[in-house]
Formats: sequence, structure tokens, C-alpha cells
Amino acid sequence: MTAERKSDTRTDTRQELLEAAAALISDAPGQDVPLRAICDRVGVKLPTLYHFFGSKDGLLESVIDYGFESYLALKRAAEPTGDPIEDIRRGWDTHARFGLDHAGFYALMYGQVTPHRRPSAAAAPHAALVELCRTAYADGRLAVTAEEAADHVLAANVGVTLFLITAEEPDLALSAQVRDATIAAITGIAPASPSESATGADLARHLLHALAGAEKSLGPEEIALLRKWLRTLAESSRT
Amino acid sequence: MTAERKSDTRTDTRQELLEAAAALISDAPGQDVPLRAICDRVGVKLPTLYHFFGSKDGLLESVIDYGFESYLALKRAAEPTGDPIEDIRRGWDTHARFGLDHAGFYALMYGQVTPHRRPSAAAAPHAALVELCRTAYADGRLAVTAEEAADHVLAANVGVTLFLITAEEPDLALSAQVRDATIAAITGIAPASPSESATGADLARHLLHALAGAEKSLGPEEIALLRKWLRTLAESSRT
DNA sequence: GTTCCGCTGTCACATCGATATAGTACGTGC
DNA sequence: GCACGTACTATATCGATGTGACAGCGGAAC
Repeated sequence: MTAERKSDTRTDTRQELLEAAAALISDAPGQDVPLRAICDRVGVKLPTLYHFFGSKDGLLESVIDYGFESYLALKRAAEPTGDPIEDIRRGWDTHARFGLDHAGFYALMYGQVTPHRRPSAAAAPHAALVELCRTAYADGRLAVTAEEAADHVLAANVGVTLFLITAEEPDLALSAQVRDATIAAITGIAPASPSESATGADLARHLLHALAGAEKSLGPEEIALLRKWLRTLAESSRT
Repeated sequence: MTAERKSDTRTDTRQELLEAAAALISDAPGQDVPLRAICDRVGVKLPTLYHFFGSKDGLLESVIDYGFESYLALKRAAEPTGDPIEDIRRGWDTHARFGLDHAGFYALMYGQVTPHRRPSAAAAPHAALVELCRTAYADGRLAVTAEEAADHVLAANVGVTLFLITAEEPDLALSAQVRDATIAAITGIAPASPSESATGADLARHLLHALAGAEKSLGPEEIALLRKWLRTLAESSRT
């Protein structure tokens, strides 16, 4: 009855164990999977698993590498557009999509909270992002350092993805919103600048904002009345 | 021997267990703590712990509640400034500071990646944030919905905090950068609008950005040359 | 003084990660 | 063809952990 293992195709046992672990982890995001369940799925005993991976942490590390590899494959599938900012934008969406599609992997890749430590395999996509930002910086498209931009993008991207995964009903509109805000910040270009195509509501909101700091030139009653009018203007164009 | 437990102050055993668990979790962020270690610290056996918390998950849930309570206490300590946007800004910093100071708690509170599920105690601070955003919206200070703004702020805030916790050397400047970008996005007000106090570099960068989309009115050679000049301008004011 | 209930301890059990030991298959050199 | 070493796997077991059944101790109520 061990014939099925002997006559198995040439995929070695290590790969099978890796894929079984990946499948089980992907099916049960967050929870930890018993090693024996992985072995049972492959039809192997525990010492075999230990022969290949050494320990549970070793297996998990390999699974994390496995996850990052499929993530990188997904990113490499999209060829660059020539515009580094656009590449960053698409990379953001790819990241969020991957997280939502493979929550189990994503939990291991970006959901571990060990101080001052990240999975070593996380360095590869980070380096790719930094490289992209360096190109953008060299093209004069960034208002901040390439490293600052990369960290900003990664932190916000992970945050939004984790948020959407744990949300009751994930809405990718939030991801797009945070993405545009992030890109606007690192490029220094506001998505809807008040100077051009400014509506009355936009201008009113800007004035309200400016009013929050300096309130010395007018008396409190005037300020209050002005605020009320501006508020009316700011709300006028809302649906 | 057992006298110290009988003559103990009126802090009941449950509270002691909770604090012992909190201390151990705080000391070992990310890793899971054996229940026996918690009991040993208090000088109690396992069934006592089970009497109060029912299971390990029950204890963890209580610890999470404990963490959110101390977090809320920290947030309540800062009284509102009267400006809701400024309150959001300070709330952001409080959040990040708490995460960095209590990584163990933070891992349990915001680092768990279970799809479509969040700790029930997380609802309280989220509701407070939504309430703050509602006030800002009613004052005409937001360019988006109150709920959209709250989700945006929370997602980015958690993302940056997790990023800083796992960073080798956390730099709060990144938190400030993402914070300002987030607030700029939800208020619709660019931190440094190009219309006012615009430098040549800023304008060049804007033009470069606009050039990325529409390249039909000029030939490729002209575009390339124009890009080169603009790039020089954009880099001219950098230190 | 008796009874009842909240709290705690002793003991037992299932599961899990990890290891020691040994058996089997396959290629290699003589 | 045969001994030998390497690679892989199975059996059996250990220590630790989460969980539960049961009993004992204490104070409070009547």
C-alpha cells in the first residue's frame, strides 16, 4: 500500500510537504496547523518532515519563502509601464489583491509582530519597491527620499490590506483611497489641487482649515458666524 | 509559605492572573505564553486560571480587553483641543506611541490576522474615532465621509505602527509623514499646495506628473528634452 | 452547628513538537 | 554480483502544553 508513494511522480516529498503546509495554512488563516496534519496529507510520518525542515520554525520559514515567491511571481508578471509612479500604483493594487486572496500566507508574511524583526524573504519585495522609488526619484518625480517613499508606501499598503482582511466586508475602494493619498504625499502632488477646478466647497473647506490655527485677527463672534457660513458652503456640493 | 497569598491585599486572584499574563505577554511579544508560567508567577495552579477564564482563548480575550482599556485610558487622558482635525492628529500619535511602548499588547490588539474578525474590544476606540470624524464632517472639515475618513486613518495608523515595531530602528518621522498625508487626504487639503509659495521645483514636478499621461501633443524627442530640463529644475532645490 | 457555595488543588488525559533508534531503497566502487 | 555508504522513512517515545473530572478547603448564611 506504499505503492502510491513509490510510483508517485517525480515531485519530491519536500515539495509535497511544502504545498500541503501551504494549503492547510491558507485554509486556516491565523490559526496554527499541527505538523501531523501536514504529514497525513502527504502520507508521511513526522520524522520525514523533520528530516527536511529541521523544526516547525524551519518549515514555517520555508512556507514564508514559498509565499513571498508566489507574491514576487505575481509582481513580475506585470511588466513595467515606463512610468515609475504608475508602477507603484499597480504594485499597490497587486499587493492588496494578493493579501485578500491569500490571507493565510499574508498573515505569516506581514502579520507577524516581532519587534525589530521581519521575515528575511520580505527583503526582496522591499528592495524591488525601493528600486522603483529610486527610479522615480532620479526622474524627479518624488518630493521625498526614495527610502522614505518606499517605507511610506509599504507601511500604508500593509495597513490597508490587513484592515481589509479583517473587515467584515472588504471594500477595495478604501485601498484606492489610501493609495492615492500615499502617492499624492510622496510625489507632493495633491490629487485635486484647490488652484485648478476649485469649487466653492473646496475653497470654503480650505478656509475653514486655515481658520483653525490663526484666530487672532477677528473676534470670537465674527469667527463663529464666518464658520457657520463656510460650513454651509462646504456642505453645499455634497450629494 | 502560603501565608503571603492569604494575607494578600484585596486584589483578587483574577486581577493578579490578568496582570501576570499581561506582563509575560508584554515581555515576549509575538510568542505565546504557557498558562503554567502565568500560574507560577501568581502562585496558583492551573484550575484556578480555568475557573476564571474558562480557556486559553478566554484569558487572551480578557488580556486584549485589558490592553484596550489601558489604551483608551491613554486616549481619554488627552482632552479635546476643540479642533477635531487636531484631535485626530494627536490621536494618531498616541496610537503609534502606545504600539511602540506595548508591542506585546499591540500584537494581540491589531496584529491578529483572522479574516472578517476583529477583537470585540477594538470596537470602542474605532467608535471614538468615527465619532471624532463625524464631528469633523459636521464642521465641514472633511472631504470624504466620516466612516471613510475613520477607516482611512485607522488602516494607515495601524500599518505605520506595525511597520515601526518590526523596523530595526523605529523612526517616528515616518509616522508623522504618513499621518500628515492621511489628514491631507481626508480633509482634501494639500499640506503644501502648489498655488501658494510654489517653488520652481514644485512646479516642475507638477508638470512632469502631468506629462506622464498625455504625450500626444508633442513628438517623442521634444518630450524627452522637456523631461530632461524639468528634471534638472525639480532637482535644483534639493539639498 | 450545619449546610452550601466559591475557590483551589491533585490527578489524569489528549495533543503537539521534537528526538533517538532502526529499518529500507538506491546508487557506487570493487 | 556484492559490500558499503547515503538518503529517506517508520516505530516508539519523551517532555511540554491545553483541558477536564473530581475532591478538599474555606468562609458565609441560616
